[in-house]
Amino acid sequence: MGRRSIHTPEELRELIIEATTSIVEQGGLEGLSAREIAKRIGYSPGTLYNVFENLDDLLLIIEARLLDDLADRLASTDAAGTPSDRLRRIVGTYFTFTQERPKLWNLLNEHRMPAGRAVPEWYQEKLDKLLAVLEEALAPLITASDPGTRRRHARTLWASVHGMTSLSTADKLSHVTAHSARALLDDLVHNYVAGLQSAHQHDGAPARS
Amino acid sequence: MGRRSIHTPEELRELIIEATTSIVEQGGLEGLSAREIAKRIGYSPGTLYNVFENLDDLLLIIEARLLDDLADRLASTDAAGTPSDRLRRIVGTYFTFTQERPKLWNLLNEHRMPAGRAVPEWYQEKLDKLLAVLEEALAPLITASDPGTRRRHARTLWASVHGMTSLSTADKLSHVTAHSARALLDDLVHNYVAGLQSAHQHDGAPARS
DNA sequence: ACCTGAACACCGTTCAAGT
DNA sequence: ACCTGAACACCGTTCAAGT
Repeated sequence: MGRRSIHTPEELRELIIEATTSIVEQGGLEGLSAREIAKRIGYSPGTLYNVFENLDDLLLIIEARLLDDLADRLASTDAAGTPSDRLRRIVGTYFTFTQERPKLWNLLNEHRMPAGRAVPEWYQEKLDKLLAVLEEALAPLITASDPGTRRRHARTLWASVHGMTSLSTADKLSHVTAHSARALLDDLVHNYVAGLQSAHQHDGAPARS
Repeated sequence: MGRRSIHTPEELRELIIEATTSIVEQGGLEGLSAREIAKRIGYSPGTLYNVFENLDDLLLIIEARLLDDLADRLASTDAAGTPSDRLRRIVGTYFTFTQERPKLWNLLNEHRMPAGRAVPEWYQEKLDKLLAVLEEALAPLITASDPGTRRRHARTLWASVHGMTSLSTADKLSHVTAHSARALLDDLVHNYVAGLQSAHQHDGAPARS
């Protein structure tokens, strides 16, 4: 049929992103297809491939927006109270964010790059920014440690928290316990931080056996 | 063509399970298809549906075997040393098991029941058995706590450990840190246990703010 | 230049037909 | 009774053809 130009390239791009986000939010990755996106925006499937390389790249952009939004939310978390209070509030914000649109958040778990295609650098940078917020909040709680140890603790905490929220949004926690994911998360952070602060250790490094 | 009966129903069932396991082990869930299974065992795709309800049920059986195997391994872990040593050894065994066939283990993360179909009861029981091993190892480390608190701690620990290993087998940890998953896991268990044992708390319950 | 829609090479699952 | 394989309703992606 040829040129329509009802939308500018930028509008079209945004239309696609919004439609895709909405589909995943409602039905998860399994509810998504190129044909379904096309139907919702009133274009043919082929048009998607004028705007994006493929579905993986489109999804990566949506994931990146999620990471950005979450990082913003974490960064603007109330800084009042003790360092321990602040960290717990940040983790709570992290959790709340994931629960607002669980199926959309779960995209980060469900979606994998096809074999051979690596995650782009700008994506990893966004992940690093997220980690940095946690690391900053964690810093006051780690006594006399070198930057390397602090980095490791931040990553341990992130991986635990992220792994647990992933289990929750993938709905694989309810099979195992009646406790809310939030209760387990609070338990985790509370005890991990208490462990970091306990007098029996010098720098929080585990004793390898 | 009709009846061949080269294999007994039990043999055929086992053939299918083995072929499927091998495919997932090599290429993950994305490398799997009913047609590929059929090709490997020398039957037509339709035959799979004489033996299993559908691919989801077949995968569930493979996941259940993984859970059983892991539970056996954990249960037979050396009981020597302090309770804390023992727990760390058990978590180490858990981790090692997942890393032996990471793509196969990752099936537990990638595979979801289709909307509406619930996970069967016998599957949840196998998960519970796994949790029970952790809970038993954790028990000596929790001072003066009611069974409910012990249960929650076991589930917190499991969800953290499982979530972290999932991140690792999904290859989403390497984007974030050069630390080995094993190092983060040791860090987590060390500090979580130290937190549980720290004198500042009565029963390990987090202070809700 | 932009968009379409048929085409290609795949899916999971079903079921009439064959032995 | 057991198994086949064509058929159905889907996929992601490409690209010649149309305006």
